[in-house]
Amino acid sequence: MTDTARTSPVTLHDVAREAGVSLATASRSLNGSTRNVKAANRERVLEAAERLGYSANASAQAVARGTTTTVALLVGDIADPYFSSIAAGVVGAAEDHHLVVTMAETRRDTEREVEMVRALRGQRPRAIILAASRRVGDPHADALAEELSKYESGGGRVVFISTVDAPFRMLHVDNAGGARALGTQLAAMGYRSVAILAGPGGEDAPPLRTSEDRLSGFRAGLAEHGIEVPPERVVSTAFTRDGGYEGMQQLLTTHGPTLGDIDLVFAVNDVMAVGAMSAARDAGLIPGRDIAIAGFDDIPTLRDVTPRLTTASLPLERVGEEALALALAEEAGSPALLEAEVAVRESTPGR
Amino acid sequence: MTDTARTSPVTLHDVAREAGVSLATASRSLNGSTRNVKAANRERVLEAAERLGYSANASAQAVARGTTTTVALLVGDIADPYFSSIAAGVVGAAEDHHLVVTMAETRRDTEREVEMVRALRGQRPRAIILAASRRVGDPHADALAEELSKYESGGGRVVFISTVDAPFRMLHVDNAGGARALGTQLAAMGYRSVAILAGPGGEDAPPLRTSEDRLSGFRAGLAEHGIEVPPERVVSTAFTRDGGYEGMQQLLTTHGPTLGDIDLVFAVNDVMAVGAMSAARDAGLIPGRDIAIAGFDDIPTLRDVTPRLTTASLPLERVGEEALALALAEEAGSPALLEAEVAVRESTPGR
DNA sequence: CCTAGGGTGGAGAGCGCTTTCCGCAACCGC
DNA sequence: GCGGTTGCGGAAAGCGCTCTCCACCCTAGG
Repeated sequence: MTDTARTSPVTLHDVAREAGVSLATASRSLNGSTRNVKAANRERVLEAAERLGYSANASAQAVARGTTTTVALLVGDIADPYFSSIAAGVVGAAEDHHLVVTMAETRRDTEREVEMVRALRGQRPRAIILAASRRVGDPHADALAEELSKYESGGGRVVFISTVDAPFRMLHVDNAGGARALGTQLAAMGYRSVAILAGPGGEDAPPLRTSEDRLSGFRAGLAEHGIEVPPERVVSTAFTRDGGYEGMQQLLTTHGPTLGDIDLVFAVNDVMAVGAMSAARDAGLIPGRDIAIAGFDDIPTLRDVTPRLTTASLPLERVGEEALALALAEEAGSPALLEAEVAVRESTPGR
Repeated sequence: MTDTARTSPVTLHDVAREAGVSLATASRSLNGSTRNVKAANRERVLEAAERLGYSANASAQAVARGTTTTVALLVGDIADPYFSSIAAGVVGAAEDHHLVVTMAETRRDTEREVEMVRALRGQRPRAIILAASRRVGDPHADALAEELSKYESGGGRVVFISTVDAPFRMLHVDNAGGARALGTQLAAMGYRSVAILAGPGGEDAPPLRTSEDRLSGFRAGLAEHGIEVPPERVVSTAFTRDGGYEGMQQLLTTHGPTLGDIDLVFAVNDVMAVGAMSAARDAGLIPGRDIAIAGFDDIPTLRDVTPRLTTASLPLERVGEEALALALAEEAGSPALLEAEVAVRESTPGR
């Protein structure tokens, strides 16, 4: 029967004693060893382990083997559908490899990010996957790179999900290309006067690389049809739902309650676009009729917002899966590139 | 300078040698020890550590100290806003305590859940928090309980976020009470003919405890106003967005394209409600006008669905925070209870 | 009948830490 | 000047494992 009152876990030693064999034999029977153990002995060990409710101490194994079964994932905000979708992909794929995922949140703060990496490094994960966003001219970028280099020189693997030029394994997302295609498409649909809700851009909050790429890509797409977006029509705001909401409010105050001649608002990500739609609606405008709106990412929650949002679709779960695959690959290889696909929906009916 | 070509991490030994002190002194200087170290020595150790880029091996510390700094979180589906909000709460709170969270996904399968617990147990987390949903008459419930008992008898802590009668630390969510209040409220608003989208209920998929509680609570609330929901108006479907969508489709085929006399559909959670709204809309019905819809949870993404969904509001991030607090509390105490608050919005304008 | 050699079990070293225990000095009060 | 504290450094014994190495037995071949 199970010893119910003990207070420290059953050890391999206990199992070995119970089975009447040595530690070595117990270890060999329970964990994938190359060495054979006679069937009778293995039986006894397995039974003893079962009887005692033994579960191998992963920390001790890690110390003895010199390697863990852990992968670390760093995201900006767990509750954000963009990150949680990627996380789902990573966790799902990790499980196929019998790896455990430890997750940390940067709260979109690059200084915190460095600290988190420092902390995660102690866990000796097989890989650290960074899904949190890069910033242009980030004052902590060097500190981050240094921390990651230390980690890598200790045998760890670093994977960036981002468009950035760093000496680590990279999973590039075609932000610029996707945005450009989206811009071209929308221009072809007749939109002429557009405003853009971009990510942060003040001196206190350096711009996000992702945001910049999407911004310039989109502009380039529009330019193919001779359309320009003057700087005063690009509003810098937080990369979040609330940022999108406030950005749209700002447009409304600047350009009047019907947004003047603006016929399309492009938000650099979906949560912002969705926030912008709410702001428009709260101001009495009907998105998709009074104002066209487009986003980027194609987060799953989009399926149930009305009107259906036009966006550049990213296979988010797959991003997570690929990131893990990249982390596990023997060779670093050249940066993988994930394409975005334009999805035109009701929020941009055309004109 | 940093030795950039090494392939295994810097150890405490390296630091001690570099600083010219013993292992003991290095350990005492770097980690919170009660013992004092002369300032000069501590300085040298810290400098050496910095110079070498040392980061203590958490596994080794865990083995030596006999305790980890890890907390495990088990959710049904990471990409589901309900779970990801709770996860955000757990991760945020964990960080305040310098704990690392490892996350696993049951994919809503109770058999997998047992396996995951078994795997997580090996990590010797300080606590295992189970946010995945309980099922009524779950054939794997005993196996789960046994696995958890073993874990607990090894000194671990188990926290359930659920309404269930288990001998572990419990964070009860007032599903029944919230649903009842919601039912009462809606009945008072004039709804008389209601249908309910409940969770799974076939023999292959045992019903979810949460779903059952909300179902019966809601019915009880309606009953206060003399309203009954006949069994044929309760459709069993998956506890997901798609489940909600299909459930509504089912109602539409059974009751006709305008849902006959049904004036309110209650879905036992928000993602289902939101899926149901989409199904209604796809069938040409306008939610909030042609059919009233209500949900449960108040997931953050609700802010941007139209019409705004009436629901019973749960402080999801706080649920996560409280769960962690419960896990860390010295005494198990009596089950905590988190109330739901009725939030009437546009999706149920009243009649 | 003797000897190789394959198969198997166990002793024990070692993984990177923490922490006990001991020893040495410097300091106190008398 | 002496016994008795403190204060602090280091040696070494673990923590729970893995895995090398050696010893042993059994079988096969000569």
